[in-house]
Amino acid sequence: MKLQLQIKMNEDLFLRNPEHTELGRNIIKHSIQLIFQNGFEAFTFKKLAEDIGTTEAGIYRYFENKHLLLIYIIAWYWGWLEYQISFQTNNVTDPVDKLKKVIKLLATTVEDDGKTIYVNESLLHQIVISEGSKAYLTKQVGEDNKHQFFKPYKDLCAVIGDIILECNPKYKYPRSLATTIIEMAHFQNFFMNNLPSLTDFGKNKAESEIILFLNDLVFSSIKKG
Amino acid sequence: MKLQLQIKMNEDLFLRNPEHTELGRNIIKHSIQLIFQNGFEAFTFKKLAEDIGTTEAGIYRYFENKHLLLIYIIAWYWGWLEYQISFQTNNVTDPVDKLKKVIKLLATTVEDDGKTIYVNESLLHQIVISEGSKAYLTKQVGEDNKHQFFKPYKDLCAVIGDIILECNPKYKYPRSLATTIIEMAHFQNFFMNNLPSLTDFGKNKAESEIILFLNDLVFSSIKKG
DNA sequence: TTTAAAAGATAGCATTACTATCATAGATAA
DNA sequence: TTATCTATGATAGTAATGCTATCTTTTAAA
Repeated sequence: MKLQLQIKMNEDLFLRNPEHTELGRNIIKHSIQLIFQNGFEAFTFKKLAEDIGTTEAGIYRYFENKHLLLIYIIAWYWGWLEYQISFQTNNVTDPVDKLKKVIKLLATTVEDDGKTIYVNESLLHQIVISEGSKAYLTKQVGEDNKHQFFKPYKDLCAVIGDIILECNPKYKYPRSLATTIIEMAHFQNFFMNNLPSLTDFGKNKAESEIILFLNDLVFSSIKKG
Repeated sequence: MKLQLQIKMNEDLFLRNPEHTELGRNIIKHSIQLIFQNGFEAFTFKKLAEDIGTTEAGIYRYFENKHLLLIYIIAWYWGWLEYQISFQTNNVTDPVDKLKKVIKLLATTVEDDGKTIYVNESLLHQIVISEGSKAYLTKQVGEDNKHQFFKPYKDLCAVIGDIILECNPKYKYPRSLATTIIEMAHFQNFFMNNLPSLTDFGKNKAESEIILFLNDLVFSSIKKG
């Protein structure tokens, strides 16, 4: 039996549910490819339509604009990652081990596991690194937040915050440390590959070193005493 | 005698030096105001021209496009901040005190000190928080980096990294910790004000708490042993 | 006083970001 | 079976954006 993962998405993000139709799934699939290749700024619904072999108007029937489409795929990623975390930390009792696992998941390039046919998680991970913060670094962040568009990110942050508290119930900044881990897992990766002198990983360009850095940062902060 | 601060800017950033003419200084001044008000996405050279009372073509004589203008004002900020740091940590001998001063400078809303007539540092600080990472989170980051556009950020990172090494010469990740301090000083501020559940500062929304968090994070990481 | 540089005025053009309308193919329900 | 509903396709159009070009006028330096 082939398992297929379904992420429950916020209905306000789209006009028509892209998961329900062939065209919809193509929109997700090809937008991930195009944003990965050309970046979000150069990405347009016209180019996407051409890539799919449909018309611009066709895309607009699913998404109001490219910003909402970006939020959609980023939110999908956070949902997917939270699932990965709950799956991979299942049966792990030591919260320190759990947190290490989380850091590793955040900082490691994922492989496309084929469990989601129209989403390439590997490309999506790269998009989250380079374009992820553009989802909320806007003037509409307040409006978007009212629609709960960032709930998957917040949920993930809460999950990680709780693991941090399991490690040390007296630690005072579990949420902020959680966002620090998430953002730095991505920024250190971006810097390592694009502006290496901003990091200490320019020589080897190895994700494993980012993990060591984050482990050091996190566990010196939360250790009791 | 009135002191006036001059930041040496990379000549590749502009076609005509905006500091040398009235129109040029107006471009800087009004673009800071407009980007602050409406965000970088909604900012156009047309609107800027109208705001100043000149024409679109006039702006294009100074800056090739709005992305280079953004890099310009962000780079200006980093240059200005490095000056503030060297000024305010002058005569401070204890590297721990120095680093605390740096964290405070990064995380505190600056006041417009009037030393730079056409730059409002207070607005600029807000822009760096909301728009700063858009300067490098692009597909052209490699090209822009070849032009040394991010040198001011790198220099700042190196300065902070050196202070970290003064605190503990054996600490292994001075650069990455420096970028973590810089980015988190801004991201925690943005989150606190816009997506507060991502932080532990939602209740009071006080910058002082961000400083406490960063101090805790940094000094538990670099303390010897 | 001449001359060069900067700014103003205006035009134009390709692309972007949409909205609207009408036709058609396939599935579904009466 | 026929009616009808839904998704898609095809096409058009429009305002705004992101430029480039040219020509004239003002300002400032030699």
